[in-house]
Amino acid sequence: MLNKNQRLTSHRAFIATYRQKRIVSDDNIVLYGGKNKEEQNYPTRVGFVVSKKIHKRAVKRNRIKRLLRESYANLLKNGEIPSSQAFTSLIFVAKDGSLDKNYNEMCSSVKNLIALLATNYF
RNA sequence: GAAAGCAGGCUGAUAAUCGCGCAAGGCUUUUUGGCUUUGUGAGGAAAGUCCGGACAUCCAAAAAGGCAGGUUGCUUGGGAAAGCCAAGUGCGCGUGAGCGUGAGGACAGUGCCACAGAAAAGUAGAAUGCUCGACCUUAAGUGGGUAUAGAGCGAUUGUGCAACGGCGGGGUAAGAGCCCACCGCUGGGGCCGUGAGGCUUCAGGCAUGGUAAACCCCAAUCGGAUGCAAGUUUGAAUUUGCAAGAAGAGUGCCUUUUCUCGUUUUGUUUUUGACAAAAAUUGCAUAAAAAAACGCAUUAGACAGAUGAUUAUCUUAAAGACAGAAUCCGGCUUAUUGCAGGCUUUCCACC
RNA sequence: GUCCACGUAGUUCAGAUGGAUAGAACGUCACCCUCCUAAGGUGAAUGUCGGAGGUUCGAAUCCUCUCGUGGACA
Repeated sequence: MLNKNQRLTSHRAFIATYRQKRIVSDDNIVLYGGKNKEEQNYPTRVGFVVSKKIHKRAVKRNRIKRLLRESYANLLKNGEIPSSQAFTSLIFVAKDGSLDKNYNEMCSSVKNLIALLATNYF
């Protein structure tokens, strides 16, 4: 679904995005936004981060990551978050609260945070 | 019927809908790509990283001996090897089926054993004591007292985890392996067993407290270090600084043997050679320096890192729990759900 | 992923080769001092030594397993 052009793949890209310090969050997720796009002919790149601090076991962390990835992908496909395409990059970092959430709760979190980011920094 | 023990086994399958990684093919596109078909896609522990290997690089290369160091520690067999497995022996636990077991050596040596206690290991010591003897008393060596200067004793009391074989009898002034039986211990013989060891017999007369997961001794065994973030190739053409530079160096150290390396030019000097200078070389550090491929997969396999969700049916005894491959194997350990069946033991009830 | 270190009062640390009351400083609490607070003085409380098992007469210390925390390597 998300091909290589739409993902952040290098350590440098992550650092560059963090440095913009455009941060919004709720109980489940922290969202970092990158620079605003100057042209619209390349896609927004996204990274998903679930650290070992959230949970020790890889199974739980993988589940959160899948939920995040699928939420973003489906929302993008259905055209519910067009404002996300204004940024060159996005990073979703999971928090403790996301451990026992289901797909719908994740979706609404992602949607609200993107909207919030767009109103604050666009 | 109840409570236990043991050895194993499994930890889904099919279909539908949505969705993901990899490989091959097809269509499409200016390219990164997009669409589509087919195939394939986590575990019994994938985990911890506790052992053993494979593999890779470095220590310039190899062999023998010694020293130091590490590891292991009942026997036999299996195994590439292992802090591995199986069967046994001894010891301990359990009514039992069974379970556990780091299980060489404490007469090679050294250390330690707090407090308490007379004394903590030396053929020791005399606190509480026992007996004899002395003196006083008494008809009496009858019972008792006094003194603690004598002799004998290691039984009793007390301390402690532990007190110098245990228990009983004889013996004695009181006692003591002083003597005896049994048990233990030490040494020798016989039989059985591949062996650890078992059974038995004779002798000794007790010497040898505990601790080696204290140092250590003995036996066996081991080149060392670093771990795929190892390492190889491309990038790659090079820059600067320091050190070495004919003395020796070379797998932790030593010895022996073989072997390897130990530069070139110019000037001075009588050749070998020596000295001086320069360059090159080697080692270390540093900049360029970001990155890519291989390593890396023949039935998973990437490089921000793929397996999930819902519903139904089925096998039904159950479909829960613990949990997700990152170079690859063999073990060990730890986490954990639901099971039914098999074999065995003990107790209770009935026939 | 691979390889290493470290866990002791609320906090920062001692406790070297096993011996019983596990100490110190800061902090906390109470009292004194002061009109009150701070400072100062006096006293007190506080630990299954990360957890489990073993060796030993005896374990914070020795051995094994485990849990947690931190670090190095591109």
